[in-house]
Amino acid sequence: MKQSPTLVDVAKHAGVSPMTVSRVLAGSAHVRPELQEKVHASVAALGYRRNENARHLRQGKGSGLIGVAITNIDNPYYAELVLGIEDVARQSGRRLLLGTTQEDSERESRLIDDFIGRQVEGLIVVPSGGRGHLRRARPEQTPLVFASRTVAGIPADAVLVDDVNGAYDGATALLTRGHRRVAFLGNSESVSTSRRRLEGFLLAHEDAGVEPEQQLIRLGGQTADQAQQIAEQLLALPEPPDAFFATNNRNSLGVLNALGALYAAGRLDGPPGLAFFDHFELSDFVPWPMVLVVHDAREVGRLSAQLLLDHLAADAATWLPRSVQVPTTLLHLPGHGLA
Amino acid sequence: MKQSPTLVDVAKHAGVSPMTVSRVLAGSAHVRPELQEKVHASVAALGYRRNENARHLRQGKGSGLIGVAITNIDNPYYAELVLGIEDVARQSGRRLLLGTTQEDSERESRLIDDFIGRQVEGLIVVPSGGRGHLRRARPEQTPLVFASRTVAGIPADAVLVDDVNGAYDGATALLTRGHRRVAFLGNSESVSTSRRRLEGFLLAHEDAGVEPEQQLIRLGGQTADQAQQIAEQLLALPEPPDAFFATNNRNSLGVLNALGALYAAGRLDGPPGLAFFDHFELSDFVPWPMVLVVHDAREVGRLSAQLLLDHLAADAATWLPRSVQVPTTLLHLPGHGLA
DNA sequence: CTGAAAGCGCTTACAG
DNA sequence: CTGAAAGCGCTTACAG
Repeated sequence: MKQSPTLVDVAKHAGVSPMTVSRVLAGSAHVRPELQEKVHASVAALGYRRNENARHLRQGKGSGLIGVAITNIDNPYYAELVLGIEDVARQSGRRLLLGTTQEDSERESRLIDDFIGRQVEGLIVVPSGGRGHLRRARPEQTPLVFASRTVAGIPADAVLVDDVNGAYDGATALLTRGHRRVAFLGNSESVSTSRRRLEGFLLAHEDAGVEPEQQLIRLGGQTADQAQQIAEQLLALPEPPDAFFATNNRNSLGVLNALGALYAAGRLDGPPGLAFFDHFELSDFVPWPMVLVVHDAREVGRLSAQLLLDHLAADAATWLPRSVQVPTTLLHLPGHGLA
Repeated sequence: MKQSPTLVDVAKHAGVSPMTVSRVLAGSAHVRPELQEKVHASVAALGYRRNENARHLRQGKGSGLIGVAITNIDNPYYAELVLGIEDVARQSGRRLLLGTTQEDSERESRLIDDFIGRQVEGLIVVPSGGRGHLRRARPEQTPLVFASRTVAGIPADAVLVDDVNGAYDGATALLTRGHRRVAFLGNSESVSTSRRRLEGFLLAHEDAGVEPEQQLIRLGGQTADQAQQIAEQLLALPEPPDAFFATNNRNSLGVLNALGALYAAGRLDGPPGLAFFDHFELSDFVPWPMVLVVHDAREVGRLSAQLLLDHLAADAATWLPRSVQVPTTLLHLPGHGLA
């Protein structure tokens, strides 16, 4: 690659000192209009762009970068989340360094180290479950916000979803309709949302006086394909579940695909009970009634970024970790009724 | 925020010169093991992380950053694309600066300028249609790769989809089945994919000896909601279309939602013909047969990143813009047959 | 094997 | 209003 022109190149081209170029670029009014014009002309002629890294190095202020580590951008939920983060970041003139962890703590650790090395002003992380690397993080140096999930014992801000109540409401809706053998499909137990949603699920059973079946509780499904396999196994049990509760997008999709296959083969008797966390596209095309426990993922992103910016603006000495909880809403979809 | 420790802090703490710290951090073998240990201990004690920006500034090599500007991460297609880019970037030790343009050229322009200012080694852009700012880009300084869409007259690498043939095949499938009034829903005409897919669509009509209807050709739908409105307008025509061709994910979703509403209301007679670019989740739950023109979005991302890395490694003097075209495949979905 | 000096591209602080 | 000097945090190039 050809070397990019520097501020000194512009100064030479314009016949002024580097300081004058710097001043013009900074928009200072204290430069003769005549020189300003010269500088602008040279900038355009050389295609000069100020090196922001060098600039921030000298200024010692923020880099204007936020590091975002999410588990999987492939899940539309997280895409929404990122959009919310970007929205707030952009309005404050900041950009996003983005990386995915694929639920791999090792990768998450490297990503965070790398982000910090690149001088991000703060980190927004959807933690994948590991703890060690997060304990090494220094929130007094680089503020950290957990989005959607949290990790116990790490001093960081967090934007969470009201998982327990959401799951309670979703599961209760199924139990109220008479379902007694509700399968639970969740993430790995090291993920806080999975634990919290299971908690709400179990509380709902307790309050309904229904004994949950251990063998129907399956944690660890990461992708839609894995969830589909788990759902197929459950459906093949001697006593299959009469309802499904899924803690996210990917698990719901897996359940629906498993059910869809049975349905198409004419081997599904009666509509199953369905309660899922998170909305998804084409939900109106699902033939069976569904209860969706929804919340605004973009808002979770916005709040995460807002918390981070607040932390950055705050006095380090008085800062204490804050946690925000986003409420969920129950959405009753009738199903298109042809089942 | 508390100041982060610097290399000099580590040196003082360890009682060595900054150079020794630098050498240890660089993994040099020419440092006494004893001093190496001291340095590592100080690094751990202070929570020191090397400032990559300062490092790159001195080294004058690449920043290890790739700027990615996509139109809308909300569209799962682009999420896949980003995943492909990240995959290749990560393997070469690079990270992603990500921003969305929302099809706004002004925003795209600011994003690209900002990325260049932040010393990205290269840019991968899904262009939103504007040209001016791209003409100011200097590929000899910062290599540029267009992904999925291209812009005429800008010297850049490009990874495109075989839009013309894909659209030709999709439209031909509809015409072969006897559809004669095929609606076309595409992006704005300034978007290359939209133009190219329309071209294939029209060629298919020409070869089939069918006159396309101008009033059924609707360009400009950006979001699923907009597309749904357009589809509803088309369906309300005195002579509504008997088939729909959509050039992307968002337009397909809009068409399906419009049809779904009619269907649920019992006001849809006979299954409409459907041919769509791009796959989408829950496609098996659509009751009507569909032809999907699919390709591997992640591969488009991977190829874009690969082209960029090749360009970076190449001799600037001999570089010429390269363009790769990814083939499409026709997927015939039967529909679940209950319509 | 170790370190003092200089410089990457900028801006701050000081002179004039 | 303009500029020469110094420094941000690091590494290169030169000494020893």
